Amino acid sequence: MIRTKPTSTRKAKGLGPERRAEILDHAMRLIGEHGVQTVSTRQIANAVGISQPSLYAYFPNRQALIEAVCVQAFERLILIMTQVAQTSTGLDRLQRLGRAYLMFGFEQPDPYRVGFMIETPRPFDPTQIEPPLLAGLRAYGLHRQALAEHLGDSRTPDEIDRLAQSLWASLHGLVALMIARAQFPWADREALIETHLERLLTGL
Amino acid sequence: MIRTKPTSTRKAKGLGPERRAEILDHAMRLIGEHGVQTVSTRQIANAVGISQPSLYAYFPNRQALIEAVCVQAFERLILIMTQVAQTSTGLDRLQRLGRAYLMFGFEQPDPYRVGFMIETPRPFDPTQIEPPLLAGLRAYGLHRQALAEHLGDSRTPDEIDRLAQSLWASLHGLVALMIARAQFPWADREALIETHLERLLTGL
DNA sequence: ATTATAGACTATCAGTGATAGCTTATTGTT
DNA sequence: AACAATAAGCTATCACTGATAGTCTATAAT
Repeated sequence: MIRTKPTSTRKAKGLGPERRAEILDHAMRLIGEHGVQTVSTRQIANAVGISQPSLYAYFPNRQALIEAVCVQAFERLILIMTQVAQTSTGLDRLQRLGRAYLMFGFEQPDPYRVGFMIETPRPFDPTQIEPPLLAGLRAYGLHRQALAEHLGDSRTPDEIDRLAQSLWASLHGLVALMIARAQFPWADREALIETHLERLLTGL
Repeated sequence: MIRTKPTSTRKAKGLGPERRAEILDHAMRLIGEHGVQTVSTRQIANAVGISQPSLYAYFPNRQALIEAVCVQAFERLILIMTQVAQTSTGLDRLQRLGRAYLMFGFEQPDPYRVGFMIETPRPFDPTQIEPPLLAGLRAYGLHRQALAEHLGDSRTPDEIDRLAQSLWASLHGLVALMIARAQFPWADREALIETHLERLLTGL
Protein backbone atom coordinates (compact mmCIF):
# COMPACT_ATOMS: atom_id res chain seq x y z
CA MET A 1 0.00 0.00 0.00
CA ILE A 2 1.91 3.00 -1.28
CA ARG A 3 0.72 6.42 -0.32
CA THR A 4 3.05 9.09 -1.68
CA LYS A 5 1.33 11.90 0.13
CA PRO A 6 -0.27 10.25 3.13
CA THR A 7 -2.70 12.98 4.01
CA SER A 8 -2.76 15.24 0.99
CA THR A 9 -6.20 14.11 -0.09
CA ARG A 10 -7.82 15.15 3.17
CA LYS A 11 -10.19 18.00 2.71
CA ALA A 12 -11.79 20.61 4.86
CA LYS A 13 -15.03 20.82 6.79
CA GLY A 14 -18.07 19.28 5.17
CA LEU A 15 -16.24 16.27 3.81
CA GLY A 16 -18.06 13.98 6.18
CA PRO A 17 -21.40 13.73 4.38
CA GLU A 18 -19.66 13.73 1.00
CA ARG A 19 -17.45 10.87 2.07
CA ARG A 20 -20.46 8.98 3.28
CA ALA A 21 -22.14 9.37 -0.09
CA GLU A 22 -18.91 8.44 -1.81
CA ILE A 23 -18.71 5.25 0.25
CA LEU A 24 -22.32 4.41 -0.54
CA ASP A 25 -21.76 4.89 -4.26
CA HIS A 26 -18.74 2.63 -4.36
CA ALA A 27 -20.45 0.08 -2.17
CA MET A 28 -23.52 -0.01 -4.39
CA ARG A 29 -21.38 -0.41 -7.49
CA LEU A 30 -19.29 -3.19 -5.95
CA ILE A 31 -22.37 -4.96 -4.68
CA GLY A 32 -23.91 -4.73 -8.10
CA GLU A 33 -20.77 -6.18 -9.65
CA HIS A 34 -19.91 -8.94 -7.20
CA GLY A 35 -22.93 -9.50 -5.01
CA VAL A 36 -23.71 -8.57 -1.45
CA GLN A 37 -22.13 -11.54 0.24
CA THR A 38 -18.75 -11.41 -1.42
CA VAL A 39 -18.05 -7.71 -1.06
CA SER A 40 -15.88 -7.05 2.00
CA THR A 41 -15.38 -3.87 3.95
CA ARG A 42 -11.76 -3.86 2.80
CA GLN A 43 -12.82 -3.94 -0.84
CA ILE A 44 -15.17 -1.04 -0.31
CA ALA A 45 -12.59 0.98 1.61
CA ASN A 46 -10.03 0.23 -1.05
CA ALA A 47 -12.34 1.46 -3.81
CA VAL A 48 -12.97 4.68 -1.90
CA GLY A 49 -9.27 5.11 -1.19
CA ILE A 50 -9.42 5.00 2.60
CA SER A 51 -8.46 2.39 5.16
CA GLN A 52 -10.93 -0.26 6.19
CA PRO A 53 -11.35 0.99 9.78
CA SER A 54 -12.19 4.44 8.48
CA LEU A 55 -15.54 3.09 7.26
CA TYR A 56 -16.53 2.70 10.86
CA ALA A 57 -16.51 6.46 11.31
CA TYR A 58 -19.45 6.63 8.91
CA PHE A 59 -21.28 3.40 9.66
CA PRO A 60 -21.44 1.50 12.95
CA ASN A 61 -20.90 -1.81 11.17
CA ARG A 62 -20.99 -3.54 7.82
CA GLN A 63 -24.68 -4.36 8.13
CA ALA A 64 -25.56 -0.70 8.55
CA LEU A 65 -23.54 0.20 5.48
CA ILE A 66 -25.32 -2.41 3.40
CA GLU A 67 -28.66 -1.23 4.73
CA ALA A 68 -27.83 2.35 3.79
CA VAL A 69 -27.04 1.22 0.25
CA CYS A 70 -30.35 -0.54 0.15
CA VAL A 71 -32.33 2.40 1.48
CA GLN A 72 -30.81 4.58 -1.19
CA ALA A 73 -31.98 2.14 -3.84
CA PHE A 74 -35.45 1.83 -2.38
CA GLU A 75 -35.89 5.53 -2.42
CA ARG A 76 -35.60 5.33 -6.18
CA LEU A 77 -38.30 2.66 -6.24
CA ILE A 78 -40.59 4.76 -4.10
CA LEU A 79 -39.98 7.76 -6.34
CA ILE A 80 -40.82 5.74 -9.45
CA MET A 81 -43.91 4.22 -7.85
CA THR A 82 -45.14 7.57 -6.59
CA GLN A 83 -44.88 8.97 -10.08
CA VAL A 84 -46.59 5.93 -11.60
CA ALA A 85 -49.38 6.14 -9.04
CA GLN A 86 -50.20 9.64 -10.21
CA THR A 87 -50.53 8.76 -13.88
CA SER A 88 -53.51 6.50 -13.55
CA THR A 89 -56.34 5.18 -11.36
CA GLY A 90 -58.18 2.00 -10.57
CA LEU A 91 -57.08 -1.36 -11.89
CA ASP A 92 -54.81 0.21 -14.46
CA ARG A 93 -52.90 1.94 -11.69
CA LEU A 94 -52.54 -1.30 -9.82
CA GLN A 95 -51.15 -2.93 -12.91
CA ARG A 96 -48.70 -0.12 -13.57
CA LEU A 97 -47.55 -0.19 -9.96
CA GLY A 98 -47.07 -3.92 -10.08
CA ARG A 99 -45.07 -3.67 -13.27
CA ALA A 100 -42.90 -0.89 -11.85
CA TYR A 101 -42.27 -2.99 -8.76
CA LEU A 102 -41.27 -6.03 -10.79
CA MET A 103 -39.02 -4.05 -13.10
CA PHE A 104 -37.25 -2.46 -10.17
CA GLY A 105 -36.49 -5.86 -8.73
CA PHE A 106 -35.14 -7.17 -12.02
CA GLU A 107 -33.03 -4.11 -12.68
CA GLN A 108 -31.75 -3.66 -9.12
CA PRO A 109 -31.47 -7.22 -7.87
CA ASP A 110 -28.90 -6.55 -5.18
CA PRO A 111 -30.68 -3.72 -3.42
CA TYR A 112 -33.85 -5.74 -3.73
CA ARG A 113 -32.12 -8.72 -2.22
CA VAL A 114 -30.80 -6.67 0.66
CA GLY A 115 -34.17 -5.08 1.20
CA PHE A 116 -36.37 -8.14 1.15
CA MET A 117 -34.43 -11.36 0.94
CA ILE A 118 -31.43 -11.17 3.24
CA GLU A 119 -31.55 -13.16 6.45
CA THR A 120 -32.44 -11.14 9.49
CA PRO A 121 -29.85 -11.70 12.22
CA ARG A 122 -31.15 -13.65 15.13
CA PRO A 123 -31.96 -13.12 17.93
CA PHE A 124 -33.96 -10.32 16.45
CA ASP A 125 -34.74 -7.20 18.41
CA PRO A 126 -38.46 -6.62 17.79
CA THR A 127 -38.40 -3.07 19.09
CA GLN A 128 -36.58 -1.66 16.10
CA ILE A 129 -37.47 -1.94 12.44
CA GLU A 130 -34.54 -1.91 10.07
CA PRO A 131 -34.41 1.07 7.73
CA PRO A 132 -34.60 -1.03 4.55
CA LEU A 133 -37.77 -2.70 5.71
CA LEU A 134 -39.19 0.71 6.50
CA ALA A 135 -38.41 1.89 2.99
CA GLY A 136 -39.88 -1.30 1.57
CA LEU A 137 -43.01 -0.78 3.60
CA ARG A 138 -43.53 2.59 2.01
CA ALA A 139 -43.52 0.85 -1.36
CA TYR A 140 -46.02 -1.65 -0.02
CA GLY A 141 -48.11 1.22 1.29
CA LEU A 142 -48.47 2.55 -2.22
CA HIS A 143 -49.87 -0.79 -3.33
CA ARG A 144 -52.25 -0.96 -0.44
CA GLN A 145 -53.54 2.53 -0.99
CA ALA A 146 -54.08 1.97 -4.69
CA LEU A 147 -55.90 -1.26 -3.89
CA ALA A 148 -58.03 0.35 -1.21
CA GLU A 149 -59.06 3.15 -3.55
CA HIS A 150 -59.91 0.68 -6.26
CA LEU A 151 -61.98 -1.56 -4.01
CA GLY A 152 -63.77 1.34 -2.34
CA ASP A 153 -66.02 0.42 0.57
CA SER A 154 -66.86 -3.04 -0.70
CA ARG A 155 -64.35 -4.66 1.66
CA THR A 156 -63.39 -4.33 5.29
CA PRO A 157 -59.95 -2.90 6.16
CA ASP A 158 -58.88 -6.37 7.26
CA GLU A 159 -59.88 -7.81 3.93
CA ILE A 160 -58.00 -5.06 2.15
CA ASP A 161 -54.95 -5.81 4.27
CA ARG A 162 -55.08 -9.45 3.39
CA LEU A 163 -55.60 -8.77 -0.29
CA ALA A 164 -52.83 -6.18 -0.39
CA GLN A 165 -50.42 -8.48 1.43
CA SER A 166 -51.32 -11.36 -0.84
CA LEU A 167 -50.77 -9.16 -3.88
CA TRP A 168 -47.49 -7.83 -2.57
CA ALA A 169 -46.30 -11.33 -1.71
CA SER A 170 -47.09 -12.54 -5.21
CA LEU A 171 -45.20 -9.69 -6.80
CA HIS A 172 -42.30 -10.30 -4.47
CA GLY A 173 -42.36 -13.99 -5.24
CA LEU A 174 -41.74 -13.57 -8.93
CA VAL A 175 -38.90 -11.11 -8.41
CA ALA A 176 -37.32 -13.05 -5.59
CA LEU A 177 -37.49 -16.42 -7.26
CA MET A 178 -36.21 -15.20 -10.60
CA ILE A 179 -33.37 -13.35 -8.86
CA ALA A 180 -32.40 -16.20 -6.58
CA ARG A 181 -32.85 -18.99 -9.08
CA ALA A 182 -31.95 -17.38 -12.37
CA GLN A 183 -30.79 -20.67 -13.82
CA PHE A 184 -34.28 -22.13 -13.70
CA PRO A 185 -35.76 -22.57 -17.20
CA TRP A 186 -38.10 -19.64 -16.82
CA ALA A 187 -40.67 -18.72 -19.44
CA ASP A 188 -40.03 -15.54 -21.40
CA ARG A 189 -39.83 -12.78 -18.83
CA GLU A 190 -42.16 -10.32 -20.51
CA ALA A 191 -44.80 -12.95 -21.15
CA LEU A 192 -44.45 -14.22 -17.62
CA ILE A 193 -44.89 -10.73 -16.20
CA GLU A 194 -48.03 -10.30 -18.28
CA THR A 195 -49.47 -13.60 -17.14
CA HIS A 196 -48.57 -12.89 -13.54
CA LEU A 197 -50.10 -9.42 -13.42
CA GLU A 198 -53.22 -10.59 -15.20
CA ARG A 199 -53.67 -13.50 -12.82
CA LEU A 200 -53.13 -11.27 -9.80
CA LEU A 201 -55.50 -8.53 -10.83
CA THR A 202 -58.42 -10.42 -12.37
CA GLY A 203 -61.15 -10.82 -9.82
CA LEU A 204 -60.32 -7.60 -8.03
CA MET B 1 -10.95 -29.60 24.21
CA ILE B 2 -10.31 -32.64 26.42
CA ARG B 3 -10.25 -36.06 24.85
CA THR B 4 -9.44 -38.73 27.39
CA LYS B 5 -9.21 -41.46 24.81
CA PRO B 6 -8.31 -39.68 21.63
CA THR B 7 -9.31 -42.39 19.24
CA SER B 8 -11.53 -44.68 21.27
CA THR B 9 -14.70 -43.51 19.55
CA ARG B 10 -13.43 -44.43 16.14
CA LYS B 11 -15.35 -47.27 14.64
CA ALA B 12 -14.84 -49.75 11.90
CA LYS B 13 -15.80 -49.90 8.27
CA GLY B 14 -19.11 -48.37 7.31
CA LEU B 15 -18.76 -45.43 9.64
CA GLY B 16 -18.46 -43.09 6.70
CA PRO B 17 -22.10 -42.88 5.65
CA GLU B 18 -23.27 -42.91 9.27
CA ARG B 19 -20.94 -40.06 10.14
CA ARG B 20 -22.19 -38.14 7.15
CA ALA B 21 -25.78 -38.54 8.30
CA GLU B 22 -24.74 -37.63 11.83
CA ILE B 23 -23.14 -34.43 10.55
CA LEU B 24 -26.22 -33.57 8.52
CA ASP B 25 -28.48 -34.08 11.52
CA HIS B 26 -26.43 -31.84 13.77
CA ALA B 27 -26.05 -29.25 11.04
CA MET B 28 -29.79 -29.16 10.42
CA ARG B 29 -30.48 -28.77 14.12
CA LEU B 30 -27.92 -26.01 14.56
CA ILE B 31 -29.17 -24.20 11.47
CA GLY B 32 -32.69 -24.42 12.78
CA GLU B 33 -31.57 -23.01 16.12
CA HIS B 34 -29.22 -20.26 15.03
CA GLY B 35 -29.78 -19.67 11.36
CA VAL B 36 -27.79 -20.56 8.31
CA GLN B 37 -25.45 -17.60 8.27
CA THR B 38 -24.28 -17.77 11.85
CA VAL B 39 -23.54 -21.48 12.06
CA SER B 40 -19.86 -22.16 11.44
CA THR B 41 -18.13 -25.34 10.41
CA ARG B 42 -16.42 -25.39 13.80
CA GLN B 43 -19.77 -25.31 15.59
CA ILE B 44 -21.04 -28.18 13.51
CA ALA B 45 -17.87 -30.22 14.00
CA ASN B 46 -17.98 -29.50 17.70
CA ALA B 47 -21.56 -30.73 17.96
CA VAL B 48 -20.68 -33.94 16.16
CA GLY B 49 -17.57 -34.40 18.30
CA ILE B 50 -14.97 -34.26 15.55
CA SER B 51 -12.47 -31.65 14.46
CA GLN B 52 -13.45 -28.97 11.99
CA PRO B 53 -11.18 -30.18 9.18
CA SER B 54 -12.70 -33.65 9.45
CA LEU B 55 -15.89 -32.29 7.92
CA TYR B 56 -14.02 -31.87 4.70
CA ALA B 57 -13.67 -35.62 4.36
CA TYR B 58 -17.45 -35.79 3.96
CA PHE B 59 -18.20 -32.54 2.12
CA PRO B 60 -15.97 -30.63 -0.27
CA ASN B 61 -16.84 -27.33 1.38
CA ARG B 62 -19.30 -25.60 3.68
CA GLN B 63 -21.66 -24.75 0.85
CA ALA B 64 -21.99 -28.41 -0.12
CA LEU B 65 -22.77 -29.33 3.48
CA ILE B 66 -25.49 -26.70 3.68
CA GLU B 67 -26.89 -27.86 0.36
CA ALA B 68 -27.00 -31.44 1.58
CA VAL B 69 -28.96 -30.32 4.64
CA CYS B 70 -31.34 -28.55 2.37
CA VAL B 71 -31.82 -31.46 0.00
CA GLN B 72 -32.67 -33.65 2.96
CA ALA B 73 -35.34 -31.20 4.00
CA PHE B 74 -36.75 -30.86 0.51
CA GLU B 75 -37.10 -34.57 0.21
CA ARG B 76 -39.56 -34.36 3.06
CA LEU B 77 -41.49 -31.68 1.19
CA ILE B 78 -41.60 -33.77 -1.95
CA LEU B 79 -42.77 -36.77 0.07
CA ILE B 80 -45.56 -34.75 1.66
CA MET B 81 -46.59 -33.22 -1.63
CA THR B 82 -46.58 -36.55 -3.41
CA GLN B 83 -48.89 -37.96 -0.76
CA VAL B 84 -51.15 -34.90 -0.91
CA ALA B 85 -51.30 -35.10 -4.69
CA GLN B 86 -52.74 -38.61 -4.45
CA THR B 87 -55.57 -37.73 -2.11
CA SER B 88 -57.43 -35.45 -4.44
CA THR B 89 -57.86 -34.11 -7.97
CA GLY B 90 -58.59 -30.92 -9.86
CA LEU B 91 -58.73 -27.57 -8.12
CA ASP B 92 -58.95 -29.14 -4.71
CA ARG B 93 -55.66 -30.90 -5.30
CA LEU B 94 -54.05 -27.65 -6.36
CA GLN B 95 -55.26 -26.02 -3.19
CA ARG B 96 -54.01 -28.84 -0.99
CA LEU B 97 -50.65 -28.78 -2.72
CA GLY B 98 -50.40 -25.04 -2.28
CA ARG B 99 -51.23 -25.30 1.37
CA ALA B 100 -48.71 -28.10 1.92
CA TYR B 101 -46.06 -26.01 0.20
CA LEU B 102 -46.79 -22.97 2.35
CA MET B 103 -46.85 -24.95 5.57
CA PHE B 104 -43.54 -26.57 4.74
CA GLY B 105 -41.97 -23.17 4.30
CA PHE B 106 -43.34 -21.86 7.58
CA GLU B 107 -42.34 -24.93 9.53
CA GLN B 108 -38.92 -25.41 7.93
CA PRO B 109 -37.82 -21.86 7.26
CA ASP B 110 -34.10 -22.55 7.20
CA PRO B 111 -34.13 -25.37 4.68
CA TYR B 112 -36.56 -23.31 2.66
CA ARG B 113 -34.25 -20.36 2.84
CA VAL B 114 -31.27 -22.42 1.74
CA GLY B 115 -33.28 -23.98 -1.04
CA PHE B 116 -34.86 -20.92 -2.56
CA MET B 117 -33.62 -17.71 -1.03
CA ILE B 118 -29.87 -17.91 -0.53
CA GLU B 119 -27.69 -15.94 -2.87
CA THR B 120 -26.13 -17.95 -5.63
CA PRO B 121 -22.37 -17.41 -5.69
CA ARG B 122 -21.19 -15.43 -8.67
CA PRO B 123 -19.80 -15.94 -11.20
CA PHE B 124 -22.27 -18.73 -11.60
CA ASP B 125 -21.42 -21.83 -13.52
CA PRO B 126 -24.46 -22.39 -15.74
CA THR B 127 -23.50 -25.93 -16.63
CA GLN B 128 -24.34 -27.39 -13.26
CA ILE B 129 -27.58 -27.13 -11.32
CA GLU B 130 -27.23 -27.15 -7.58
CA PRO B 131 -28.82 -30.13 -5.86
CA PRO B 132 -31.20 -28.02 -3.75
CA LEU B 133 -32.60 -26.35 -6.83
CA LEU B 134 -33.06 -29.75 -8.40
CA ALA B 135 -35.02 -30.92 -5.37
CA GLY B 136 -37.03 -27.73 -5.41
CA LEU B 137 -37.80 -28.25 -9.07
CA ARG B 138 -39.30 -31.61 -8.32
CA ALA B 139 -41.70 -29.86 -5.92
CA TYR B 140 -42.49 -27.35 -8.64
CA GLY B 141 -43.04 -30.20 -11.06
CA LEU B 142 -45.82 -31.53 -8.84
CA HIS B 143 -47.56 -28.18 -9.04
CA ARG B 144 -47.17 -27.99 -12.76
CA GLN B 145 -48.48 -31.48 -13.29
CA ALA B 146 -51.50 -30.91 -11.07
CA LEU B 147 -52.20 -27.68 -12.91
CA ALA B 148 -51.79 -29.28 -16.32
CA GLU B 149 -54.19 -32.07 -15.43
CA HIS B 150 -56.72 -29.59 -14.11
CA LEU B 151 -56.56 -27.35 -17.16
CA GLY B 152 -56.64 -30.23 -19.59
CA ASP B 153 -56.15 -29.33 -23.25
CA SER B 154 -57.62 -25.86 -22.96
CA ARG B 155 -54.18 -24.24 -22.81
CA THR B 156 -50.93 -24.58 -24.69
CA PRO B 157 -47.90 -26.03 -22.86
CA ASP B 158 -46.35 -22.57 -22.87
CA GLU B 159 -49.44 -21.12 -21.23
CA ILE B 160 -49.39 -23.88 -18.66
CA ASP B 161 -45.73 -23.15 -17.97
CA ARG B 162 -46.43 -19.49 -17.44
CA LEU B 163 -49.40 -20.18 -15.21
CA ALA B 164 -47.54 -22.77 -13.19
CA GLN B 165 -44.54 -20.50 -12.74
CA SER B 166 -46.78 -17.60 -11.79
CA LEU B 167 -48.56 -19.80 -9.27
CA TRP B 168 -45.32 -21.14 -7.85
CA ALA B 169 -43.86 -17.67 -7.60
CA SER B 170 -46.89 -16.44 -5.70
CA LEU B 171 -46.71 -19.30 -3.24
CA HIS B 172 -43.00 -18.72 -2.81
CA GLY B 173 -43.58 -15.01 -2.32
CA LEU B 174 -45.77 -15.45 0.72
CA VAL B 175 -43.42 -17.91 2.37
CA ALA B 176 -40.29 -15.98 1.52
CA LEU B 177 -41.58 -12.61 2.58
CA MET B 178 -43.04 -13.84 5.84
CA ILE B 179 -39.83 -15.70 6.63
CA ALA B 180 -37.51 -12.86 5.72
CA ARG B 181 -39.60 -10.05 7.16
CA ALA B 182 -41.30 -11.66 10.10
CA GLN B 183 -41.49 -8.36 11.97
CA PHE B 184 -43.87 -6.89 9.40
CA PRO B 185 -47.39 -6.45 10.82
CA TRP B 186 -48.79 -9.37 8.89
CA ALA B 187 -52.44 -10.27 8.89
CA ASP B 188 -53.40 -13.43 10.70
CA ARG B 189 -51.45 -16.19 9.04
CA GLU B 190 -54.29 -18.64 8.56
CA ALA B 191 -56.61 -16.00 7.14
CA LEU B 192 -53.84 -14.74 4.90
CA ILE B 193 -53.15 -18.24 3.60
CA GLU B 194 -56.85 -18.64 2.84
CA THR B 195 -57.04 -15.34 1.00
CA HIS B 196 -53.85 -16.06 -0.88
CA LEU B 197 -54.86 -19.52 -2.07
CA GLU B 198 -58.31 -18.35 -3.03
CA ARG B 199 -56.93 -15.44 -5.03
CA LEU B 200 -54.41 -17.68 -6.77
CA LEU B 201 -56.83 -20.42 -7.73
CA THR B 202 -59.97 -18.51 -8.71
CA GLY B 203 -60.08 -18.09 -12.44
CA LEU B 204 -58.24 -21.31 -13.15
C1' DA C 1 3.55 -60.15 10.60
C1' DT C 2 3.29 -56.63 7.49
C1' DT C 3 1.24 -53.24 4.65
C1' DA C 4 -2.70 -50.12 3.07
C1' DT C 5 -6.15 -47.44 3.99
C1' DA C 6 -9.75 -44.86 6.28
C1' DG C 7 -10.58 -41.51 9.39
C1' DA C 8 -9.26 -38.70 12.33
C1' DC C 9 -5.98 -35.14 14.33
C1' DT C 10 -2.84 -30.67 14.88
C1' DA C 11 -0.99 -26.72 12.86
C1' DT C 12 -1.54 -23.21 9.89
C1' DC C 13 -3.15 -20.09 6.17
C1' DA C 14 -5.40 -15.98 4.18
C1' DG C 15 -9.31 -13.31 4.68
C1' DT C 16 -13.19 -11.21 7.52
C1' DG C 17 -15.51 -7.69 10.58
C1' DA C 18 -14.35 -4.97 14.29
C1' DT C 19 -11.72 -2.25 18.06
C1' DA C 20 -7.92 0.46 20.30
C1' DG C 21 -4.95 3.92 20.18
C1' DC C 22 -2.04 7.20 17.74
C1' DT C 23 -1.26 11.10 14.29
C1' DT C 24 -2.19 15.13 11.79
C1' DA C 25 -4.56 18.88 9.38
C1' DT C 26 -8.00 22.07 9.91
C1' DT C 27 -10.95 25.13 12.76
C1' DG C 28 -12.03 28.38 16.21
C1' DT C 29 -10.73 31.00 20.21
C1' DT C 30 -7.83 33.71 22.82
C1' DA D 1 0.16 34.78 16.22
C1' DA D 2 -0.19 31.01 19.40
C1' DC D 3 -2.76 27.48 21.14
C1' DA D 4 -6.27 24.06 22.09
C1' DA D 5 -10.20 21.12 20.15
C1' DT D 6 -11.90 18.45 16.88
C1' DA D 7 -12.43 15.75 12.76
C1' DA D 8 -10.67 12.32 9.90
C1' DG D 9 -7.61 9.49 8.98
C1' DC D 10 -3.96 5.83 9.95
C1' DT D 11 -1.46 1.34 11.79
C1' DA D 12 -1.67 -2.57 14.55
C1' DT D 13 -4.20 -6.02 16.28
C1' DC D 14 -8.00 -9.17 17.75
C1' DA D 15 -11.05 -13.21 17.44
C1' DC D 16 -13.14 -15.81 14.18
C1' DT D 17 -14.03 -17.87 9.55
C1' DG D 18 -13.51 -21.46 5.77
C1' DA D 19 -10.04 -24.17 3.97
C1' DT D 20 -5.50 -26.88 3.22
C1' DA D 21 -1.26 -29.59 4.37
C1' DG D 22 0.79 -32.99 6.60
C1' DT D 23 0.79 -36.46 10.33
C1' DC D 24 -0.79 -40.22 13.19
C1' DT D 25 -3.13 -44.58 14.23
C1' DA D 26 -6.50 -48.29 14.49
C1' DT D 27 -8.51 -51.39 11.63
C1' DA D 28 -8.68 -54.35 7.34
C1' DA D 29 -6.47 -56.93 3.99
C1' DT D 30 -2.64 -59.57 2.44
